[in-house]
Amino acid sequence: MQSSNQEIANLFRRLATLLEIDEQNPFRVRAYRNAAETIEALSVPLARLVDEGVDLTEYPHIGREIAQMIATVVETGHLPALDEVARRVPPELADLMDVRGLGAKGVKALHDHFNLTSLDDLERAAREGRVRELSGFGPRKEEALLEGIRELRARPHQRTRGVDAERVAEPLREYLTAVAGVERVEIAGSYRRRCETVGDLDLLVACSDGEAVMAALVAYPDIERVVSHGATRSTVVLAGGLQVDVRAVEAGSFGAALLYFTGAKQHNVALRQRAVDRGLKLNEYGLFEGERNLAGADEVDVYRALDLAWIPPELREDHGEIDAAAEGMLPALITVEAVRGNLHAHTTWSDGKQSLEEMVDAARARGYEYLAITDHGPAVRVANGLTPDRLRAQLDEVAALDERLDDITLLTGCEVDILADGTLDLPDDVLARLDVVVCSIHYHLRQSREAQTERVLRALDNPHFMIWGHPTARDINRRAPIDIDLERCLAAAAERGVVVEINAQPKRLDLSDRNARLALDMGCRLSINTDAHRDIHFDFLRFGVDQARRAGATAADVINTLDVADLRRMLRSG
DNA sequence: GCCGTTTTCGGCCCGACTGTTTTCAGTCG
Repeated sequence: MQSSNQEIANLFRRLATLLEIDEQNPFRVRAYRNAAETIEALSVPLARLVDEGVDLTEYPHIGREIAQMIATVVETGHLPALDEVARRVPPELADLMDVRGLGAKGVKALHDHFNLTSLDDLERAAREGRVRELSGFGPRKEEALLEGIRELRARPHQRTRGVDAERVAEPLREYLTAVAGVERVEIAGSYRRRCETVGDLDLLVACSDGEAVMAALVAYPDIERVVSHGATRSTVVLAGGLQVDVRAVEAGSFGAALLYFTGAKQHNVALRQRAVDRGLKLNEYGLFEGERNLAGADEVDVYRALDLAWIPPELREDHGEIDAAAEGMLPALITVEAVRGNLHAHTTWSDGKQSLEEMVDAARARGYEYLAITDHGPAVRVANGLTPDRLRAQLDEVAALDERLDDITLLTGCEVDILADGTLDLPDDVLARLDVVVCSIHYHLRQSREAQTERVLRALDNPHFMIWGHPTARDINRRAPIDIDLERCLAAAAERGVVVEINAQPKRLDLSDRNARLALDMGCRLSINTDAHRDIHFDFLRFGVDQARRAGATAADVINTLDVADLRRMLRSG
């Protein structure tokens, strides 16, 4: 069994943590963490890169040594350095670092004095009041650790989906905006970078009186507990468990602070290094030459002072965007406004919650130039999938409705099921009549990688296969993606002119940002679709656009930006 | 351990808050 990139990254993270507890060179520790970040962000399996003899040191934060270590992991499944440090440091100690307020120093001290290795051991020692005896610890710390353990047990670290984060973030933003003296509030962090999930929320407030803002924050009704409360920075946990960090700055520093709190961390580190290279210093208050503040009120000015174009938050991951900004080569990212229509939507003909007419009205209200009606094929029985006869009946209704409307073009279609053996659940003569054929996997999600790959490759051979719907069938936080050789399938899709979907349902976001990047690299075109099952689902479009932007997609990469004539031509020619 | 428009050594982002201290280390982001 070959290790996935994620598994390899986790090995390096664990190695870093154990070395940190073992008080090894902190820069070496950081080097392993940096390498883990790089590995996680790769869209191509390391196993394949190693097999093909690709020079891994071309990637950032991977040098000769780590490249060799990666090769060893790929070949043996083991990281010898990890086995080696595990002889000195019990590997279970790494888990203790997940307790809020406990870092490497604390873990080492606790282990050295009490010989404890588990969460249970720690809890017992704290309850018995023994932890406070330790130098550097005290009663408050002891209580905080017990609270941290409770928190960890209650909520095993799961990230919050962007759409769910929005529901709590926007009301809080409004609340803080209403505080006297507040000029501006932005939600920064991974939320602003439009990541599919967020670990916490970072709110930035421009104001003259930070203490007033912090006082208002801790009085917010929806708070479960206050973790820290300072004059310019506080951390709270909202009911429901989402952590919120709020930072107050003066307007003159807002841009620099927004830059800093938007991240990603690696992007910040790279920017700060760029500042240092120019004899400057970048922090959340501004870009400084000695005492002189060169830029700070506006993000654009900070980037410009570093000889960079402003970088959209979605690209700030230290994946080459800084070099691109320096060379004026940043992509013109696709926008919601550029999307003219939707090619995947359901009605009450199958499992949609609203009628054909209602869905069409909703699309018109949103200014779509075209809408494809793609109810399920017969295999999806629970969704009342369409038999060939029912589909033919629907085609007549869609055509009749289209005839009556002159502000939108209705396209006929179907979301066809890719069956376990790679055949489709409607016959070719029916598919041949449709404007849009979306092909998706809904069942048999646990086939082996080989079987899953063959299944999709076979389906792709069907000449009517136009759009590959939610390709990995994942449900964020609930169902893992199917196991499939995505690269091989995307290559086949590109070859056959099959378009790959970014399904904009917030629980799916499938393809993901990284996989969409891979699809573009393989030469595929994308289609961003809402997969709407009711009218308000059309508003999910922006979540799909977010992921396309994170993938670096331009309008030209996305077929929904075509006008209807070009779209028809493109879909017919394949 | 990585990195390099000051390139094979000598750096490595920077600041706020907390608790334990008595001037600061640890943790976090």
